[in-house]
Amino acid sequence: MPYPPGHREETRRRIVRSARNLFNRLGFDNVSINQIMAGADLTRGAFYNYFDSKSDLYAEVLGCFFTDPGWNNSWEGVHVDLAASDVGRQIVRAYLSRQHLESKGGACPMVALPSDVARSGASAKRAFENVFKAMVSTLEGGSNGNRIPRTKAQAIAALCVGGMVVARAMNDRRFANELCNASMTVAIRLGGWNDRTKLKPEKAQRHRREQPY
Amino acid sequence: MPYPPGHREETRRRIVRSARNLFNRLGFDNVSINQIMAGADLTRGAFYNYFDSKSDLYAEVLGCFFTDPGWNNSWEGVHVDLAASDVGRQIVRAYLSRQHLESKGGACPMVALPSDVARSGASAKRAFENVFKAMVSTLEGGSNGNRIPRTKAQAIAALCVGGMVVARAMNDRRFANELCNASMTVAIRLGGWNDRTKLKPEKAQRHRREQPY
DNA sequence: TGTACATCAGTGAACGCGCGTTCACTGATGTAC
DNA sequence: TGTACATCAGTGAACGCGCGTTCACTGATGTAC
Repeated sequence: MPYPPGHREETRRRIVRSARNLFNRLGFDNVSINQIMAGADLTRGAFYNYFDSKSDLYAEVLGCFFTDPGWNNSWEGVHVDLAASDVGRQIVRAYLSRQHLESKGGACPMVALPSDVARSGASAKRAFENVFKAMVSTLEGGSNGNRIPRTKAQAIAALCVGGMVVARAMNDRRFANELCNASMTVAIRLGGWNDRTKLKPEKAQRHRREQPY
Repeated sequence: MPYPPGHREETRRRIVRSARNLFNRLGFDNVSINQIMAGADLTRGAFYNYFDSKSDLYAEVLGCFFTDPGWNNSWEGVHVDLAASDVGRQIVRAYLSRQHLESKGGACPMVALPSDVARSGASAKRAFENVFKAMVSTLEGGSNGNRIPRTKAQAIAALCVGGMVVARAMNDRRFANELCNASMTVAIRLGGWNDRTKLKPEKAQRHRREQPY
């Protein structure tokens, strides 16, 4: 067997990673095989050693597109500790951060390609859906007293994704920033994660949180 | 002068309208001149009687893309009365309605193409921005006592757009519906537009509305 | 240890197709008389 | 009123380019001896 073991798998992974990056930056329909292969330091001919066709690559990439790096990762230094007790607050702040807003090509895929996914097939939609569901689950919180109702968690997630999607589709940077901050404020308030130093009535807070909504 | 007066303008409008429709359904980058002209009942050659190039058309369409029919219009029968006293509530209900969720190709452009706009130039972003700002203004309400704070209005708008964008990118119709309903419930509550038959404390409601947030 | 060989990852020229664009032509219309 | 004409909206063949795909070839590597 020529070439060290694992070489083929490593190359294949490089191609998929390159495709992922390009999809995230340019959309599903604006990426050529040439670009993908160049991004993997290869020439176009090699592509067909790994995939039968471009749509085969699409299928494979879309299946795992949203799972690998996503909302639970970091954007240029913003990091979320999924084990922390205030995960919800951390997620909201990271998601609607200025870093995420300004990051070129490094946005969460749910933000970078929602309309592309809406136009795609079931596989891409399923992948998208799973990440969003995971985000909602995390926002709902652990099994301790910090849980918030499902309805609220869904709305907070929609507000995070929506706020960032809209902000990144605007030209006016001041307004985009304002929108992120507004979404953040409201989301944190909805989750009952307000800064404790600012607001006294922790009990009222907690009480409202327990309401069925 | 051959051909009746206005003929040229009418044809040009037909081309732009066809382009708009196709962009909304397929995205900015998946529409050919052939398709656009066929949608206007013409053949491709005529295109260059009206536009110098495809990017010229893009520029023109994107400039007014979001202004003509938008969130303030109807999706398959859902209509919003902008003069009504409960506009905010009506907008939220129309925006997150099942009709809007299920409408194929008839979604609000802010929902149909946000990630495409994010990848586009300043002109498209400015157009997007203007519709979003108009939506926020309307949600803020008139000059009477029904006004809500700007921050809240922004978040409600982001929640409407975000909820629908995410819902339409998912495969699981039950979850998509649940998300729309959750977003609607929370948005209406945020705006203080709860169904009065359900909730008594109208005053507390109004009081909370007046808070600086 | 060194050499010949088999394997197969990677190359890049070539092909066909679709798309943006051009252009010579057609034909429908309003006007002149 | 009817006919000839000028105008110009619309047609569709043709061109070139980029892209997906194919394929004969190259060359780097591990193995056999």
